[in-house]
Amino acid sequence: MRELLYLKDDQIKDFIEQIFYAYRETYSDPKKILKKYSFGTAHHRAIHLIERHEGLTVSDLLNKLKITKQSLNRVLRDLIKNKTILLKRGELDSRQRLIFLNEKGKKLFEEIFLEQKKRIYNALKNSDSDSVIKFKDVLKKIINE
Amino acid sequence: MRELLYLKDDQIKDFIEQIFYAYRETYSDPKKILKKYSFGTAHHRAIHLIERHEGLTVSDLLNKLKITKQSLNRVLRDLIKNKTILLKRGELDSRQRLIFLNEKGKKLFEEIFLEQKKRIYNALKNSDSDSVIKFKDVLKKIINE
DNA sequence: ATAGATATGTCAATATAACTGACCCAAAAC
DNA sequence: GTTTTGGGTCAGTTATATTGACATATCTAT
Repeated sequence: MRELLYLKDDQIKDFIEQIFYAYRETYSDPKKILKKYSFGTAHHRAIHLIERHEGLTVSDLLNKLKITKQSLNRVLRDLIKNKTILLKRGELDSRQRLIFLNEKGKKLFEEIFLEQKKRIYNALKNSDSDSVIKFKDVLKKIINE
Repeated sequence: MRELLYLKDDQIKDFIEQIFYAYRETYSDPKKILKKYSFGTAHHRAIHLIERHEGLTVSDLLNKLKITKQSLNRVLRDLIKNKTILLKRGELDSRQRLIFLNEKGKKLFEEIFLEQKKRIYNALKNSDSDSVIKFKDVLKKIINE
């Protein structure tokens, strides 16, 4: 089988390097804002996922973050203390805790997102829609969605 | 100005989420191998960048990693002790230390890369070359290259 | 020659975010 | 009624980063 150019090792190595930069930069942008609230990137990731999946359970969040529940618990405690999120008992299964942003949390998310958005927005607005679709497509394949 | 569909906030939020997953998964894959050598992801990132940019200086590496020199120094000390890398004095500027992988380091890199490669390779082989080009293109714009 | 800037290295203390392992309770499932 | 599941917590540790203060050697420019 012929090796295709875009499957060459050097290309793959470049992607590995660039995925690191993309992640780091994307999550670095809002760090100043987070610091105002004494939060870090761990809190940010949780807030982002809660906003995207309102009402998810603790174990849903654990599965997305892939950290231990002890680690997550520290983060959730901070967010609850700060009144950024609230937990509701599950109605069908009352062992579950469904996680929501409250008003303060929604505002915080917006503040963070406004800052973080810029980088992605600028990248996308300088790309055509086909590029964006294909970017998403490859990204999904990398994370096996 | 009309908002384009692919510039909608929800799309951008999805990308922010997926960039996190892509980075995490890509750098999780070789953790077992790293552990055999008592290395972590910090060492991995350094090794990767050194392989991609053989002979780069300490300050080049600092600029790519964007960590403090104290943090990098711990990592480089470990790698030197393990005989994974070696430093050569710069010929033009002897203050500089040019960083190279030695034979052991090259083997270690290959072992790590073989594991890490799979995820990207599988994603790319299931994409056409145009998608890969466009993926790279958007990625570059995100990191402002 | 010498003063200042640059590249690198290091000590010490601290912060952040993760980990392992051992338990606990309440509610659901069997 | 026993077992499993979802969630919470205590305690200790590890990995990786930070800030701040200095030290040394070398280069650059006057």
